[in-house]
Amino acid sequence: MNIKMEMEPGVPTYAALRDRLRAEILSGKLPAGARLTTASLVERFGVSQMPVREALQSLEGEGLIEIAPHKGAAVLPLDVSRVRNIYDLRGALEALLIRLAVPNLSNRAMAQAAALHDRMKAEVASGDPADLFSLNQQFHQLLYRHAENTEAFNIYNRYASLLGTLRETYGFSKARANQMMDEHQEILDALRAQDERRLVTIIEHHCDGAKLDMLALMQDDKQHVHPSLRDNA
Amino acid sequence: MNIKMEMEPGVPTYAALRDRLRAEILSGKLPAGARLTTASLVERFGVSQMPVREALQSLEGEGLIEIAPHKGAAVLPLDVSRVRNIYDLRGALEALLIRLAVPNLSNRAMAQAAALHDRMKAEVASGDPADLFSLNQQFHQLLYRHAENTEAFNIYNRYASLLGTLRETYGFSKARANQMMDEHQEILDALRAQDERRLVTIIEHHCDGAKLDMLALMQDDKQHVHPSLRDNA
DNA sequence: AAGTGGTCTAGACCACCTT
DNA sequence: AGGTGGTCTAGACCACTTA
Repeated sequence: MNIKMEMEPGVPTYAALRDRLRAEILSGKLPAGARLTTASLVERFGVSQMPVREALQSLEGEGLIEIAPHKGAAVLPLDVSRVRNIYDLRGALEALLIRLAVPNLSNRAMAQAAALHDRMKAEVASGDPADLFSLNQQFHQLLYRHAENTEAFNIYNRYASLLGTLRETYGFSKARANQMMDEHQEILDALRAQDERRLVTIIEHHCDGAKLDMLALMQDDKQHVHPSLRDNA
Repeated sequence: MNIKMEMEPGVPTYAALRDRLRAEILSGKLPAGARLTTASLVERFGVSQMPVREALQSLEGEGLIEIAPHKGAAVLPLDVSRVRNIYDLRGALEALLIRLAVPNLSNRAMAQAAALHDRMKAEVASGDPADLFSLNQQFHQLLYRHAENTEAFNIYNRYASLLGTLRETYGFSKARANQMMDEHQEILDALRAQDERRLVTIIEHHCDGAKLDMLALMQDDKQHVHPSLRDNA
């Protein structure tokens, strides 16, 4: 099997490989603990060692696999304790970013945020929140971009997209979606009032809510089987 | 010139190259904006393209250079605004880590932290704080390790070591060293009392103090010349 | 001492930016 | 179209782990 048969031109082999492996990990096809040896990947995808190595290093940077020197790569578990860690990390970053953003937010940015909020409310009310996940990401990114702290913003984005993929798998609980809307409204109000202290309190509460909802969804998954592999999936 | 002539066995070429380039960037020999073309590095160090590419990617991951697709790599400025960003980021991480660490700290860990604190006080009192920088790093790492949040801890370490290198260049101001000792004492007291709220307040103040001291040292450097290149260096 | 994993070279080729 | 930068291959060699 040669991965290049199905490659669009312009996409480097290592990127195609990375995306492919990432999808397999997040879908559960490659479960936690699965070993990824260079040799097997070289054979499986019909490429040489270098692009395989680069793809693996990239996935290690994303936190999806772990490369132990002279032992090879293995898929990391995305279990409850790691998910909690990542939510805590993201929460700390969000508290910083929103605080730094306050003085930089323009009226135009505020209007855009309010517009996104309205679209989300409409979706939740309609009972079909198909884009809720994407809109929510846009909402937070829009605000945090104004913090003008590239370092923190980049790290936030890396982990937000990891958690985003989890969300796409598990979805939002109905209660959480409603609560989210209320909290977004509070965030917008506090931003207008430029009330930093309240803002940090709200954001921390917002992040904790997201964390607890996700952890509950994961715990409820009593069969300990990845959602994509369940019968009703 | 071949870098391998001066390489200890067991150290891969890309690692030697990475370390060498990092040192040149941080020492100011490669100033902000300097372009690092693969071709010139291949020629200069007598190696092939692959290790050069890996070294550059690694430095990009550390935030020292920027690789623009099809335009090549360039040294990023480590200027006042970026340093401020990184201090803010590190501060947010420290607040999180200390909060998470509180319930996990053992008596043994507390004793070790207190011992490090005593050694630092002795150094500052003696007027020759040669190891202050390293002891300070050990002090904070010891505490934050107990947060048991690998993700946050790793990112903290990455940026702490970058700022550490800056500190090695600029040193501590005398006033800052004394203030640091007082703040460490407060941290130890609050840890013993398991007073989370106070702890976060102190840590934030501690990080802000470090940031302001460093920014002042950088601003004072009126000639806008890297310290290592000054006459009196 | 195998066996596995990690890295390097040399040359070729492809993709994108600049004229 | 030319130049630069980016990537791939194939094969070789080195280093570490395991038995």
